[in-house]
Amino acid sequence: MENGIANLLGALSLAVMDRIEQGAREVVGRGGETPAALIVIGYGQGMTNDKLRRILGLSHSGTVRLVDRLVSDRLVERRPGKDGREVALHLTASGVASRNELLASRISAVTSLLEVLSSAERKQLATLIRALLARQDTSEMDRFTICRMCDDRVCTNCPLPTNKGQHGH
Amino acid sequence: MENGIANLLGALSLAVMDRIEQGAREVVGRGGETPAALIVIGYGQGMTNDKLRRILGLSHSGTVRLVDRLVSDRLVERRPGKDGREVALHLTASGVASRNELLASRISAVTSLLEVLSSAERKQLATLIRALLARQDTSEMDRFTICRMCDDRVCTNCPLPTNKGQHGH
DNA sequence: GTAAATATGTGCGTAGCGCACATATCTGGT
DNA sequence: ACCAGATATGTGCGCTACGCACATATTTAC
Repeated sequence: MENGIANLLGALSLAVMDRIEQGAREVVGRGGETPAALIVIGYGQGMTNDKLRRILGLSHSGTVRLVDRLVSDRLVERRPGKDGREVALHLTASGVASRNELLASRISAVTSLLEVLSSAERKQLATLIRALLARQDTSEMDRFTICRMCDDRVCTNCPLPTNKGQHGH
Repeated sequence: MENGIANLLGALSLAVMDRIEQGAREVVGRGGETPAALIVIGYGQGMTNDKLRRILGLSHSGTVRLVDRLVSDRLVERRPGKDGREVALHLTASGVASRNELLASRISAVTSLLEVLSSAERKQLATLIRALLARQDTSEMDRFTICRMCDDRVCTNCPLPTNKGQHGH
C-alpha cells in the first residue's frame, strides 16, 4: 500500500476534529469527552454510568466525575435505574438544547470543509467512506465508540457492522 | 448540501484520531499537543517557542511547559537562537528516534483502517481528499497547524495552499 | 445464605493547559 | 545615544480532565 493516502487522511481527520472540538467547547464550555457524553446520553437507551464509561473509553472514576460536571451544569439528571445499583442518566431540557446545538455545530464545522467539493465529488466521497466503515471489523461497543459524536437526526442507516469476527454463533 | 456526508466524515475522522492519539500516547507516554510538538520541532526549520505556540494553537505558557516536558524527557534541547530573545528548539538523538516511531505509528494506525479498500478505491479517495484540501482557504500558519502531525517522509507535495485570501498583490 | 460479580461513589494525585505578571532583548524614532 | 514599544521567553497560580486504589451497595450464582 502507498502511504500518501494514509498521511492525507490523517491530516484531514486532524483538521476535521480540530474544528469539531473547537465548536463543541464553545457550545458546552467543556472539553475532553464531555461533549461526546452529552450526545451519547441523549441517544436515550437508558444510559448508565458503566455503559457510558465503555463507550467513551474512560476509567470508571473519570466517568463519574464527568457526569458530576454535567449534573452541576444542569444538563443531566441522575435518576434511579431499573437495577438498584444502576443510575439512569437523563438529559434535562437544557441538556437537550445543548445537545442539539452541539450536533448542529459539528455538522456545520464539517460542512464548511466539504463545501469546496462539487455535489458529484461529495457523493463519491460519501460512497467511499461508507464502504470503508462498512468493512471494518467492529464490535457493537466499537460502533458506539466511533459513533459517540454522531448526529442521530441525519445518520439514518449507519454503515458500521455490529458483529465483530462473526465466527460461528 | 446533504448532511449525511458531513456526519460520515465526522465519524471517520473521530475513529482515525482515536487511533492516532492512542498510538502516540503509547510511543511518547504523553498526550495533548505533545506528540504534535515533537513532530513539528523535527521539521527543523529553526523552530522557536513562539512559532510552535502558533502552530499548536496553545497559550504561551502552555507551550513553555510543553517544551519543559519534552526537555525533561530528554527529547528536546533548548539552544540559544539567532535573535538573543529566541530559543532554538532541537531534537536530541532520542527525540529523533521517538519522532520516527511516532510517525510510523500514525501511518500504521490510519493504514489499518484503509486496507479494507481496494487499490482503486484508495486512489479515488486520495484524489478526493487532495482536492478537498487543495481548495481550502488556508493561510501559511493554517497549513502548519493542519500538517502538525504529517509525515514529511511520505508527504512530498502537500496539496494545501499557503496564500489565504490572495486579495491584490 | 454466603461468595463473587456488578455498579457506583470517593480520596488523592497527575498531566495539560490558561491567565496574569515578570524579565530580557530587539527595533524604531528622535 | 536614548527611550518607548514590540517581541520572545519564563514563572506563580489555579483549573479541568483524568486515572489508580479503595470503599460501598446491590444483584446473581452456587
